[in-house]
Amino acid sequence: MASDFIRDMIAADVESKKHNGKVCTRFPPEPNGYLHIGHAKSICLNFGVAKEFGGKCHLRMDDTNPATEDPEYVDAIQRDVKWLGFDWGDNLFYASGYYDKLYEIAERLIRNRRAYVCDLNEEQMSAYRGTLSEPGKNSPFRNRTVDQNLDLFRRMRAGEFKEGSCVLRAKIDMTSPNMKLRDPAIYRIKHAHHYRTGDAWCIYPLYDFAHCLSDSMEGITHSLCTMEFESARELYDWVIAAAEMPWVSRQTEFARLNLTYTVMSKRKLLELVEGKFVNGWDDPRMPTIAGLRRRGYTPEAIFEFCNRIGIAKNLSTVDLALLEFVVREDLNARSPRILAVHKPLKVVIDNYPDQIENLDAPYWPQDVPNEGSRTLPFSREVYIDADDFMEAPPKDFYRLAPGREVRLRHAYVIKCERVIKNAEGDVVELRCSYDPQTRGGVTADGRKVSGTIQWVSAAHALDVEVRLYDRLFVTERPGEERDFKEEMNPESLVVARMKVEPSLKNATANDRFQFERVGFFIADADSKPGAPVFNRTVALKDSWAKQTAKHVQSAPKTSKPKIEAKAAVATELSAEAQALKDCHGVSSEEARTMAIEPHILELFEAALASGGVAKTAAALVCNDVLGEVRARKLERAPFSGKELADLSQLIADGTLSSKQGKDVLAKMFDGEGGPKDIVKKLGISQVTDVAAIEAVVDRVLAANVDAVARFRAGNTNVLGALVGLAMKESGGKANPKTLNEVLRKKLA
RNA sequence: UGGGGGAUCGUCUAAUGGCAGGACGACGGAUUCUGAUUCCGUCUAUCAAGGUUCGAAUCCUUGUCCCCCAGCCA
Repeated sequence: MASDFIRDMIAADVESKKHNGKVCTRFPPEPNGYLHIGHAKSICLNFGVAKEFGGKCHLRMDDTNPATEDPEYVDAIQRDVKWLGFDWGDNLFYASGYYDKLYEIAERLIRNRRAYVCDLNEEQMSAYRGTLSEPGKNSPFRNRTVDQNLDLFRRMRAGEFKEGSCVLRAKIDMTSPNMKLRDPAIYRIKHAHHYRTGDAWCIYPLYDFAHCLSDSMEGITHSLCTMEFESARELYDWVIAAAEMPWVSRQTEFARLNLTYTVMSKRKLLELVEGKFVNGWDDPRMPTIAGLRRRGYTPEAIFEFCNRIGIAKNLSTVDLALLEFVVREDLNARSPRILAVHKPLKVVIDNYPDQIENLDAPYWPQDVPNEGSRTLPFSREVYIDADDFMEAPPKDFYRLAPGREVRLRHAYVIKCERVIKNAEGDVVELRCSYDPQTRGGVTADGRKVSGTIQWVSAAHALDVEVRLYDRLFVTERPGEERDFKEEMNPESLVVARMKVEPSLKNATANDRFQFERVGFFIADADSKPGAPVFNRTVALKDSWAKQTAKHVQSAPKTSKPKIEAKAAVATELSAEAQALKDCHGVSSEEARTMAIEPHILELFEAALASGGVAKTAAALVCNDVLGEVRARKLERAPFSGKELADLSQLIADGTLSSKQGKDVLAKMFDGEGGPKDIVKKLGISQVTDVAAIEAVVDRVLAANVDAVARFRAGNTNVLGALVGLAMKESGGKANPKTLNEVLRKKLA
């Protein structure tokens, strides 16, 4: 099972019986567009963790904006999530289904003086909000009475006011450094028809109000969303608290997916659709689920892709090559092979009798454990691909050339005897001979024929439409330098015709094939009986094409410039830090730390007052105590200066190694008493006796012969690992310095 | 600029003070009736500078760079 920081967190919550160990997630799309591969990441995460932890995942339409939403999208979303293989059971919800409850909560907020109706217009509100660096000002309407607000809000609902004339705002803090908390609007007037609630409402809740409350009402335990909602989390928590919701959901953010050569924002995708740059949301060039489906991607491939990219918080742009890799991997095992010729070149086999042979050809290569075959009609005239012939080939070309042999897949070995050209000098036909002793492609004399190419019988070939899809954009990060629409790939769709073997005649929509040596294809819904149309899902890897392309041009890969290290600025100490340095004799770093963290300084001074060893105590307090305090999200260390002083003495007098000192410190944070008690209780002591340490080292060396070999081979880092092992072997008691010396001596 | 988040091979992602690992990619080789698949090998990384430590990607300090927030969108 995949592991990531979210799953780790949920596992810890389950372990600690938070929410009684239950897990309930949700996937909350707004039905204002189609789902894309970025949503697939979220879907796989939300439904995935629910399944892994025995919980549920709800599907919720986050429909709070009647202006942009449409039932077509609701249907498409459900279709896509289902197709991806996920099941929400009875748990299909709509934010619009909570409008009554949300309204009640809004009134509750008003009654609790946590919300007010504000008549500022948009421009004024923006001005009052302040900027990133300046605090906002309170709205003149902020102090309306509860009765006034209730009256106004009810009249908003009753439709007495024009759109934009007023909003309901949360009353939080106009000076908050978090812009989201500067009295955000939570209800606005929209005299719009809603696709589900019709004209029942003319006020609609905003995301920050509706989303967290929906989560809470549904009993969502973990509300997983993307990083851009990070600063909204404080508001999320505020609303749940202010509304006095009995169920507290927790929001956690992860990085959204970006893909190279792709745009992912709904706005841009909508622009592509509405501007007719593509043929709708399910255009196979679109990164939408519907587009990928039509392109021939499988849900399994998409799921695998989502597993491989992982979940983290880094801003990330995944290489499109990975998506292509997973779909090839999946399709390789499930696509029967057929023969198709893209650029037909006529081949006449002069010594072949005027007859038709039906050859049996397996659908699958040796390494795919599937069975089945079809018959391939073979005749005197066949087509091969023009790229499989070269009149003057380089020596590493092992297809057809004058006087050379090549194998026709599943058929015969042929030899090129003559090249026929037209008046312009173009090759228009090849005259070949065949070796009758090679039926089925097997040479009777065992001679090697290195090239094998695909072909179709001229008289039997089916002429079909193929749609050759390629990446939609020519730049890795469309839109970074100029408008993304200027970076579209003019060859993202090439409609062409191919000669394919006759067995494809009855292919129907969604049948998948590998056209050998060409690519993976899927029959499109536009297929007609007897006239299938194929979409190319992805081309096969082609190392020959790559090799030949290299001769032509070697495009230097532009890598992003490494961040230049600027010369370290010799930062001066603040007056306070300088004073500390002078009076306590601590180092500059320590002085700086103490000047910033008063509780650290306080602890240090208290330790000194109790007879602590200055140097040791300072290092302890600045490097380790501070780290622990932060890691445990504490205000200050949970022990006294006296206890720290004791610890510093134990370390300074050699009773404890500094490593042991840190272990004891951790125990002090765990509330296991003072250092002396801990040392006594746990029997911690330091072994400095060289003979004893040598014995330990010998044991470790004997037990880790391979590691020793790696060290001798030059991997000096192994030394650290061996020290670690030996430390463990000694029960953590060996003096690390001595141990290190002994180990070095033994290994030398 | 106030606040929040992030920085590990070209890309994505592991490593909770002890051998920087995996995948994609790139490059090379073997096998092959698909120049595919498969297999093998090679390549490349801890943002910087200090500090603590026997030992730091990880703890501390100071910097640098990137992203998000100023919708009555979500």
